[in-house]
Amino acid sequence: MERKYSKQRDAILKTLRSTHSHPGAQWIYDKLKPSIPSLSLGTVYRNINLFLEEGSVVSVGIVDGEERFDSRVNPHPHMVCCRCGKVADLPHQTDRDRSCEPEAGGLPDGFVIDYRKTVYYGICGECAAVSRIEARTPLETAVQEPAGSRTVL
Amino acid sequence: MERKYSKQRDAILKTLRSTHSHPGAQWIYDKLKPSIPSLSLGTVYRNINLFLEEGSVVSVGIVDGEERFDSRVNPHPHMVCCRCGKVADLPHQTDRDRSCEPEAGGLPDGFVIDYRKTVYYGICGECAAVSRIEARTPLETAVQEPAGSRTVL
DNA sequence: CTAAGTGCAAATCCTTTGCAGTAAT
DNA sequence: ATTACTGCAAAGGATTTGCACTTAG
Repeated sequence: MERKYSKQRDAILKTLRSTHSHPGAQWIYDKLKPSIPSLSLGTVYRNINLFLEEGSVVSVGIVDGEERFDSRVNPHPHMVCCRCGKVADLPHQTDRDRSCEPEAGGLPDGFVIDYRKTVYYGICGECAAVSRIEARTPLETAVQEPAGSRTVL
Repeated sequence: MERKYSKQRDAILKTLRSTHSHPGAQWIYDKLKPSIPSLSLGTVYRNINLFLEEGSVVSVGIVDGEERFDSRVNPHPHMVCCRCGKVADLPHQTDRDRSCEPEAGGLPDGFVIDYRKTVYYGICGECAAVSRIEARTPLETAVQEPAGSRTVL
């Protein structure tokens, strides 16, 4: 099944590559609908699935019931804000991170691993700020904890 | 809202704790339906959500569109077979794995991390065996690669 | 011309929810 | 008696799919 050019597919991939928001299908659709009024959501889904198959896009996972995608396909972890659903890239894994591989002896039976997905969950800066305002304790919370101080798993 | 006893909830949690299969709601429902014929799927979903809130169960993630759960709530990575959807526990993370934490400097803005989820994707032993049979190249593939030899990410 | 791609709407599938009845405290 | 919990069925929301039409090659 040879591939033919389509302006929709082209636009969808460009949209994916133009953002760091790790969008879902609906977001892409909303973004493109004004410039391609005939576009349908089904077409967005169909083309994303093509991209996934050919590896030009990867799935970050499902956030609030919606699958989110990333056109940066080199393996790297993501962070998800549990409050607003924002997804952010984490700096690509360093060599230190290889120690995160499962210990060979611990692998069940003949399981062969293809790839790993790591996602960190927490609260993003903006949502944390909102929490502080809503809590109406500006003076106490104004003192920022040093970055990473709670980065304990 | 104080909690009342219910035999359904009790049975659902026991079922979750009695298996290593990381089941989804439907699996639990099917397992319990014979002994509790009145059970409804909605009740399974409602109670799982209670368990998630109180932390007596965690979500492993979504496999083939279905959310899968684990009653072993200490943080540990999982493996998912992309072929059959089987989910397995990995030995709990060792101290070496702390290096998997994102580097503090790399965290975007004021993001605060609560927890991490790591999932390894691959092919389980049984599915690999099936592939070998279907490929009808038993002699060549009978020579097993040493465990972990393909554990490269 | 012919095979791939699209738009649309219907269909799926998992999950949630409203409501009336049931059971625990 | 009060309030939580259940069963049922309907509703929801994301994703897929069948089909007739359009478009690239």
